[in-house]
Amino acid sequence: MFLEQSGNRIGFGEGFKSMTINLKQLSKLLKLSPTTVSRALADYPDVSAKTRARVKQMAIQQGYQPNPVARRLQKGKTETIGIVITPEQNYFSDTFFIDLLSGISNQITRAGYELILGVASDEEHEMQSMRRMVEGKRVDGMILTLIREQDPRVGYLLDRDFPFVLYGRTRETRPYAFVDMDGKQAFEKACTYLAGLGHRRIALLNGEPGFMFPVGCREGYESGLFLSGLELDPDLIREWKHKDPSQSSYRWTLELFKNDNPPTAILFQTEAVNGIFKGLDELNLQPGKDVALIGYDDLEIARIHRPSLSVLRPQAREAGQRVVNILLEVIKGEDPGKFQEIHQVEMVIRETSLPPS
Amino acid sequence: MFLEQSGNRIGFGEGFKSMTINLKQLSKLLKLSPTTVSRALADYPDVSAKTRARVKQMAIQQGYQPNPVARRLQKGKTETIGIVITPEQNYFSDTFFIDLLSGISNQITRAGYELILGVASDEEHEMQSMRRMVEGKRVDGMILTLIREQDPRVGYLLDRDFPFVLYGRTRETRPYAFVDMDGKQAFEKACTYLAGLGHRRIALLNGEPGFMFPVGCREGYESGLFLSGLELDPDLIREWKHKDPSQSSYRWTLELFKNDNPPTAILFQTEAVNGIFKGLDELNLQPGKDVALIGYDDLEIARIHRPSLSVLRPQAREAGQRVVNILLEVIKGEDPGKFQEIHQVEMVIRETSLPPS
DNA sequence: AACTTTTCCCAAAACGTTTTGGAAAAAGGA
DNA sequence: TCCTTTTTCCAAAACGTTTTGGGAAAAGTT
Repeated sequence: MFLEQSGNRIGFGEGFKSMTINLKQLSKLLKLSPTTVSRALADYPDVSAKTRARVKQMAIQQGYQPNPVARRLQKGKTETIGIVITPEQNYFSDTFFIDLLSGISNQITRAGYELILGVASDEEHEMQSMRRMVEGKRVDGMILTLIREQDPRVGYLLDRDFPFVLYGRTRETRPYAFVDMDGKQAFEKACTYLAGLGHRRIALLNGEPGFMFPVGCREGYESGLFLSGLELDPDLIREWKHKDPSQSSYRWTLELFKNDNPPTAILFQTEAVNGIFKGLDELNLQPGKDVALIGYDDLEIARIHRPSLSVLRPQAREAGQRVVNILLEVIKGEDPGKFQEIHQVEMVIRETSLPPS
Repeated sequence: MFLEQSGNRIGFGEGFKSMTINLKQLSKLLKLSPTTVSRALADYPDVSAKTRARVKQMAIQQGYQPNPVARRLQKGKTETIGIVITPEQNYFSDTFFIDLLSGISNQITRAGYELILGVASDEEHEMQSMRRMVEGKRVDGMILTLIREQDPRVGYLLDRDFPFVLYGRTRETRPYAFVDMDGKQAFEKACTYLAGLGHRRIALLNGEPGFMFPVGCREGYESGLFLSGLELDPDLIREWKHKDPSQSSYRWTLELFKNDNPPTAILFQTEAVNGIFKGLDELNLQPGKDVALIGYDDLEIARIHRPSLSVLRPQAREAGQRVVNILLEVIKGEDPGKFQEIHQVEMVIRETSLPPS
């Protein structure tokens, strides 16, 4: 019923017929023990250079690849890391998230690891999906994105000492690893730039509270105003809703210009740009000409639009790579507190950041 | 050095301290053999109802979950399916792809499987990422999206009898499983609808050749014209580029209206909508008023825009679920040729599909 | 009472690796 | 030559499950 070499059941069972070779089979071919073959491939010093070369050559010739499942069982590691994304918080709006994911995937593959993906429809399922990965021993570490100010995921993972890295930050006193963009510095830079052009009424159309990223944006905005000697006017600050960026930003844009002393410039997250354009259009204001605009995130629309949109551009791909490299260190046992990175954000001046008319 | 129950090395090693219980430990607690516990949990009939209940209760109480890696090794299945996405072909433009992914992830989790994700920057890396999954025995099946007319991935997988399901179709004579949207029927419906409103010059701004989905769109368009007794005018057909949907559709929009006898309506994929709006704006044509528009895919912009865009709406989430269910059947050994589904696409009439003025 | 069937349980093997703890062979030192 | 060290290899155990192939006890049959 079975062939002699039981790992190779050709023509047996349905579906995929595995043509791949075993460690045992390979070792038989080489007239060596599986031990030696395994150690030769892993570059252990206790196998002679000659046999090591012979083993490696044969391994390549036979297309041998160690079965990852077996190695994981033996090593007690899944060699897998997990991420959960949520569509509701329109994260996939454009290139930004896929760039981040691309950097993540890249480094994970390079390390021989796997990336498993959960898609959750809301906060509750997000947590549930993560717990399944963690408690089901399906991953060695987690990557968290779209962090909230109070984020239960972080507490959960800290409580059980499970390796994780945040893309972003949260309010948590215990040390944890994160990679974040310097939203504060970015908005400060944009704000002082606009002030330097002569703008005196600079509005902020920020993300809604609850998430962490608008906090830095706001800080940078306030700091930028201060550095430029401008007063903070609460009437010039509005917050759009994550569930509906375009509609809410559209309404707040109209609102901003009901002001007796309306803004001549707006800072915002590029996600909200459609609503802003729509609002300005309705008010017969030309973007860039009547109102200066600088968005955070270099989405396609920013490059495409005429006039093209000046933006703050986070390097998502690089950040994703760092997140993975750090996570691998944390999994190895390094102290997470050592890894707290804040990445600079560059400003790309295009056509919507002119002096006030 | 080791505690008696070697699976539980509390306080040993760095990083995550596993608090979870073993099958062996659980069986010891129950004073049963691991065999019986395993079979009780799997509802084998040869364990008495009483002990089965006892086992299950204890398992819940102790939070026992079988180690997935160990079970995979024993079962000879990875319980994992793979997907590779490519950012270059701006797939993540909006809710569509995340909806598909959401449906996929949902069903995969329900089946107790895992979804592993590859992100590839181009066709070559796409193939490489897939080969790593397949030849590295990391998955039991593959899901393919964004299918090309000639798609080497399909031949590759067919050649080695590896289970897979396409979201989309390709030119291949051997039988394979797929779930596709009925783009032909959709565009036919939209085209006859517009013709029924009195439009006589209906343009098609289609995706570029190479990919499979524009083929159906074109067929439906031609069929719709024919059914409405309209002539096909090659001057009214243009193709935008995947690398740059907005720019290319912008240029082709301008081009279309250089015609002596310009169109009064345009059919297109919603991905290209920004370029079309831009072009119409530049020509001082109002979308919906001067030119009727129907897009394929219900992206956020379609709902947000004023006037809101009439669209053809594929049910991505449902399709994703079907893809997974089919793939699980194929993995079980079912004949892939049995699973060839074409899903209807509904038309959502909003504000841009009025009669010609 | 003796035999057969059914019920309920389990020891051992297997999945494919890596690691442990030697052991034989070769080389070096006295 | 004998002892020690180094080099090179390997048998066996281990990782945590599920499956195989019984076997003992209980229940049913004659």
